[in-house]
Amino acid sequence: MQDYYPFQEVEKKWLKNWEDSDLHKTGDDPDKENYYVLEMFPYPSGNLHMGHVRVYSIGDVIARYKRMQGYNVLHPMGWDAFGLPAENAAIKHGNIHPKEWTWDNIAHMKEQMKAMGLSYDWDREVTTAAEDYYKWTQWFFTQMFNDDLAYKKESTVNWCPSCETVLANEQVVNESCERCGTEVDHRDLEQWFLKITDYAERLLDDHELLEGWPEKVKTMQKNWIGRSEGTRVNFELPKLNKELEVFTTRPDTLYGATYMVLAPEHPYVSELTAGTEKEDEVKEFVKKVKKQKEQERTSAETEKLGIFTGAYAENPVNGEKIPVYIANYVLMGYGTGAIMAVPAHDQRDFDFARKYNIDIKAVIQPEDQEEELVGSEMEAAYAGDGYLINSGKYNGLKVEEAFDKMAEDFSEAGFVKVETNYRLRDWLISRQRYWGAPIPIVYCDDCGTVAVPEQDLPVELPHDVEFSPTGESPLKKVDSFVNTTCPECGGPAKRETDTMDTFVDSSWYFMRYADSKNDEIPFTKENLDNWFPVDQYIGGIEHAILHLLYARFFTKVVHDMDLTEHVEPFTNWLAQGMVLKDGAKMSKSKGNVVDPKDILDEYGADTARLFILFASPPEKDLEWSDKGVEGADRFLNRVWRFVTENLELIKNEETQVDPDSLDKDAKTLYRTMHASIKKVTEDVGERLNFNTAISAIMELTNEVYSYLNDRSAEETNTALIKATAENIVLLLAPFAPFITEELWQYLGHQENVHADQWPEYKEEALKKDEITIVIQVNGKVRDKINIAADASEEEVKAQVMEEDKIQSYLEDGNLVKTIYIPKKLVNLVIE
RNA sequence: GCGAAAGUGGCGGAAUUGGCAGACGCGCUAGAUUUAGGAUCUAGUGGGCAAUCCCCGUGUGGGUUCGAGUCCCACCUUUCGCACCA
Repeated sequence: MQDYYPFQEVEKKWLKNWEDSDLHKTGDDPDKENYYVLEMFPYPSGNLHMGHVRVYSIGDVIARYKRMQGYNVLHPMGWDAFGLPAENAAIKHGNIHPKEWTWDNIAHMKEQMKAMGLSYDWDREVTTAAEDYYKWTQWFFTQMFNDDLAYKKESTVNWCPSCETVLANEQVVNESCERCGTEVDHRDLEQWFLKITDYAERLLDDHELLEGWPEKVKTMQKNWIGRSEGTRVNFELPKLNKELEVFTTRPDTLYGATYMVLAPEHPYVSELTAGTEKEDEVKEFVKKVKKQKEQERTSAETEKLGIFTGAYAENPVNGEKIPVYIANYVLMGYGTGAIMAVPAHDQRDFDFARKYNIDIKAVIQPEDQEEELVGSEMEAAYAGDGYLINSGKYNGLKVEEAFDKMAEDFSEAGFVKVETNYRLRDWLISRQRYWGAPIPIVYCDDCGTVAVPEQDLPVELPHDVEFSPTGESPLKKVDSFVNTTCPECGGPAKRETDTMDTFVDSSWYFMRYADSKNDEIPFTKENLDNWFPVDQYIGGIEHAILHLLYARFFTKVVHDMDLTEHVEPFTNWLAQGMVLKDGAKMSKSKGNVVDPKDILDEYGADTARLFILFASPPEKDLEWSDKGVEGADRFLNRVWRFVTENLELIKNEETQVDPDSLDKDAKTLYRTMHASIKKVTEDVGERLNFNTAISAIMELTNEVYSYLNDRSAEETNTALIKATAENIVLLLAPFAPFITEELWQYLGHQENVHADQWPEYKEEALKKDEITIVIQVNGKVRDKINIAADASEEEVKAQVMEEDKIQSYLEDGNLVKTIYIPKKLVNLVIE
């Protein structure tokens, strides 16, 4: 037998065994509980990188552990296969079609995943670019269209000049494209949207169901959805004989409104100034503001610029005429695109009023201040609590009371409407690129905009297309695609040529796994809810808003379609950290990339998995270390030698250990064995701390080595050694699947180790006969004693007092107090 | 600016409930084995000290407590999120 672990042949052998035995097939034993563990599926770029190795290793440990614990486990994998890189690669390399490129990459990555020993049920594989998948993506779109959740409208949208397509708000980060980093600009276009805003409230409220999510991610989503409660208020615009509607969270400050502001894009701007002496000046100003970048314009530091329109509005609470301005600090995209300005109690309005010499009128008096606030003497806006002044019959009311009372009174009077406002915008899903699911819509001159009926789905993506980006969908130039017949009247009609955002594809894939081969419906409620929701989801924090918000939205839509009982897709979410090298994320440009292939070739899959799980807890960033990999390899070889070198000794031995027959050292090992089972079970099953679980297995291995070292073969308790060997192999099995299969077979088992039961620890085995009590003097550790575990407080204290060292302390002062913590320590307070 | 998380040996990290700081791994030192190297095994390894005694030690400064890496207050640094949202 070899004295090192021959990973190449062992991996080959067990890969074949697993394939032949269907070991990773999803369980369907009705007597077992179901468990669904899922890692975010990858974009098939062609090669696994270390980030993949990390996230899939984590998921695989959980899947294998849960199977051994006796669950039916759903652990599937698939491909987020539509998207720009396929097109870009095709453009760059010529003569290869995005489809071919994608499918080649999938085949290659799948082999790499298998080589890593990942226990996926490949029967349930989904590929979003496959017709039998995107048929249902289109189906969801048509269902949403019929429910008025998908609609087309013209608006100002984000445009990435590099990707040559529009982007959703969520895909714009710091005014740059989330994919490629190019600064986005804006275009006015007619595009398709999904009405995620209808679900804003539920997306927000249901955060409280997500106890297994990081608080940070929920906060990010809350900020993104941006709920604020307030009122809409109508101000008369006598000049236009119209009303100007504003949104405010402070209707209690209505008496303090001394001017109004319109966003430069507001439709009233031109109406108010047309034909007046202000017209040219205002046009000039609007032009100037529009040139400002969004980021600059929405920064708090940017100087507030504005211009008077010459028009006045009427404050509905007191009839006062107040001037209407246009300013850069009011955005068309939020609320109504117009505000009432209360400079005394809003810092932005205060700055603006000071600059343009507009009245400042205080209407909230701070309670702890004697002197009445006077607007003209204020140095900054006062946004705190207090009671109302200068507000007619509401004077004296506290802010909170005033809010309710005024909202109620003014609602009755008809110029105020209580309303909740959100920052969240509808999800723009049109894309002007080739490699995506076509939006299944037909335009007919007679019937209008018509959804493609179910029996005509999928609307297939044509194969032979000139897909170099032009800013318009490449499908537009494919006559055979564009020209069709209207599904309603049969007359000539034209197809929508935009494709869907790939985030639509990935918003429901985790549901399809539950019923991946269904060709009548995306999934049945029964099959989905057999597994849904995902018990443990694992993926990168970069999707905190994007994918995770969209997936939650889709789940709620699916719930409303009565295709699931559940309203949230992911019960627990683990955001795994990045893999770093030299303190930075691995990237080609930095030249600090470690290719998983090299590690697998040199050390094998088990070593790669073990290192990456041992180096750091899963949610923290992990620093790559070649030396650390060697350490993991050394440990696996240490386990290998322990089992193989002692095989003769233990081969025919029973694993039943009689604890009463053990000598002192054997008892210690026996206890460590059970303590390790407990530790690994808790760390893997509850805390998801794989690093400490592995260290516990290492400790047990070290301990058995030192036990064997200290005695001859005749003095060795071979049943205990066998039990230790079996438990080490079982505990290590989820982390290092190949080596443990091989050793399990050496130990005489016919079945796969992964088909065996997870070991259980015995509570009574953890008990110590003798325990160590720490003795402190004034809080400092001075000595330790060993004493029978069942010794009473008096017995412990008596023995403590007898210690020579302690006596010398007692001679130097008076014992004032003795603290006794059972089974742990005695602290003597001496003055 | 606001909010959150983090800060522990030469390095990655552990300490789960306020009770032995530094588990486990890397690295390093010494020894065994070996012709040698590698591999392996054994012992040691926070700093100071001749020392097993003792003193110091978990970003800094204070506090609570018999006892603080852990709780409280202030500050520093790093990372992340938010940042005219009316």
